[in-house]
Amino acid sequence: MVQINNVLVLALCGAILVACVGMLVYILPSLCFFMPFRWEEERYTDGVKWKFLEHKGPVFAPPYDPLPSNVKFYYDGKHMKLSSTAEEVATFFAKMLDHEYTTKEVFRKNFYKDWRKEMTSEEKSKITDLNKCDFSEMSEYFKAQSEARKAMTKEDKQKIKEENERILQEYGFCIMDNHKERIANFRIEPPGLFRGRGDHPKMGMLKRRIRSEDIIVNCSKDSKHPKPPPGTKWKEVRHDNKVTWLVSWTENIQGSIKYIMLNPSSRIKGEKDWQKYETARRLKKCVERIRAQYRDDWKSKEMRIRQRAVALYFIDKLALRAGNEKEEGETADTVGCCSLRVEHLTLHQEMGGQEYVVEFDFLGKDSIRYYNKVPVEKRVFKNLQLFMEDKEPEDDLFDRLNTSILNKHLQELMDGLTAKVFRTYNASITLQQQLNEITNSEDNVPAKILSYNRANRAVAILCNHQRAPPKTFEKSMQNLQTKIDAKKEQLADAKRELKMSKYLAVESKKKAVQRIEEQLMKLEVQATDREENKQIALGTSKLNYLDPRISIAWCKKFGIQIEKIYNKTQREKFAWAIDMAGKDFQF
DNA sequence: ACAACCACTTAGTACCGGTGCA
DNA sequence: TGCACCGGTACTAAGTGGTTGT
Repeated sequence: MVQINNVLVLALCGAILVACVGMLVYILPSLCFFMPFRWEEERYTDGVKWKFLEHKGPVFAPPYDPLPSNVKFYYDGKHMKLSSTAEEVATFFAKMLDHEYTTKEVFRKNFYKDWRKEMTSEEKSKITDLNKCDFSEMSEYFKAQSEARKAMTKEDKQKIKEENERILQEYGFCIMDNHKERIANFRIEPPGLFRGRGDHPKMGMLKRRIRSEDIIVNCSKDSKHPKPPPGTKWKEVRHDNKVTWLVSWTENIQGSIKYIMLNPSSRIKGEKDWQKYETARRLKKCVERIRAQYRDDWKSKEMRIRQRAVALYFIDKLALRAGNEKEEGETADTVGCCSLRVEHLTLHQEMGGQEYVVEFDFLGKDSIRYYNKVPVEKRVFKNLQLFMEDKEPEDDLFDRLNTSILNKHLQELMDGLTAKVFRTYNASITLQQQLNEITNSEDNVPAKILSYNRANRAVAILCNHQRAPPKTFEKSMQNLQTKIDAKKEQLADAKRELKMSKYLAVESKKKAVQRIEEQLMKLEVQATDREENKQIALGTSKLNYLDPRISIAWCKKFGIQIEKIYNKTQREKFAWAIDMAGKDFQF
């Protein structure tokens, strides 16, 4: 692929017109004949996303491969041959046997119920108790299979790799408006047992196999339409250029729609990403006005206005998510700002020498716990007392508010403003401020990168991006410490030698000491970084919340290679920004 | 007004394969 | 040469927010 730098004039959809910008663009030589420059293409209005779209359709999950006859299932201690359909579902369970959740009541109940639906009537009458089912031979068989896969010869592994590459080349790309673009997820999700996050009421349910007849294909009329597998038909072929997806189907657990879409490196995703940060930068210009407004609204005589103002304060100060309502019993019980309940807050008139402290404790997205003690203004505190008065723990804190009301209000304050823009804005501005504050131009490269990671970490903490500490964390910390100790010893040795050699090769020994000192420093920095990162995930904020131009400008300003901050995939995703941002870019 | 639906972004985790070390 | 480790990636669930229909 050839990379070409140039100026792209983009008029963004609708009424919003954004200024001209430089943008790095990938051009496919083979397609250059038709459309030599991406930036010569017109921008679409009225929600049109493309003019031409051609692709090969999805890759289906491989069909079920029945167990060999020596791998047996036992019911109540006795061998029982299962029908192919029932056997397949049983293997899903067998593959998860080592996981804790196969012991959970809800998981077992849901699985058993759905499994029975797949049984023949004979099987249904025989199998009446999940506890009497013995999947252990199946489980052992799959473990052996995975061992065998690991032990394959280089040649066999190479063959598989080549086959995957072939599939990727055939199905992994599409043509959208004269550009070959990478598809993000061209494989249909295979059948299996649903495992939601946290305490999910539907865990263990059977996620059914997707067939051609479930698939809606979206492509342009004048494209070569993808062919369904022989003997099958698509549910529908449509030509909707107001959407970006290539393929969709309805999933059976929540009844929601799943999509095949393009990779983040694609034009369509990149432009949207850029737009998102431009909206956040527009918020920067008016955020003080909005803050003054909501502070004023804390005093409103209308309860709904006060609630709106306090919620917005939380969203702004704590980077909480909006908090849409959710259907009870359909998903795990998690909340965001607007859906907070009385039970999620504890008010402390005084705590640890601070006045008006609010203690938050709730499960947010992905059932990640949000726990925080925050001193708030007296007015906020008094309002919260008011909102909580005469309510049960399970009552909504903001009973006069929801995300729709809040977003309508925000829309009036700034064009394109919604609750999530505050998260983007606060994340990016925090990175910018932290970098400005803590980067020391005297530092060497590893120390500067430590500063960067610390700035990134401040954002991840703000956004509550947590991770389970890696299973091998303690061990890998220990290993690193061992390395550090060894390096220290080596340094001591080198210093001793330098002292001894008054005349011979002093210069080279000085250099050796210096080199070892540098290595030691690098290791120590690495240890600090890793320790501070134990329970914090940096990836999510880096990928979704931090305007990449901030990081790129920082790299340029301090002479750090961009490769140290962004890996290959990330550089592809942020190609637009890499070209756009000079060393003086400020968010 | 609000519920249902749809499209799209954001999210953590499991897994894989390359790398570097004993 | 085998193995641990780590970064990268695939996967897919879980959010947000707009639109549509009643």
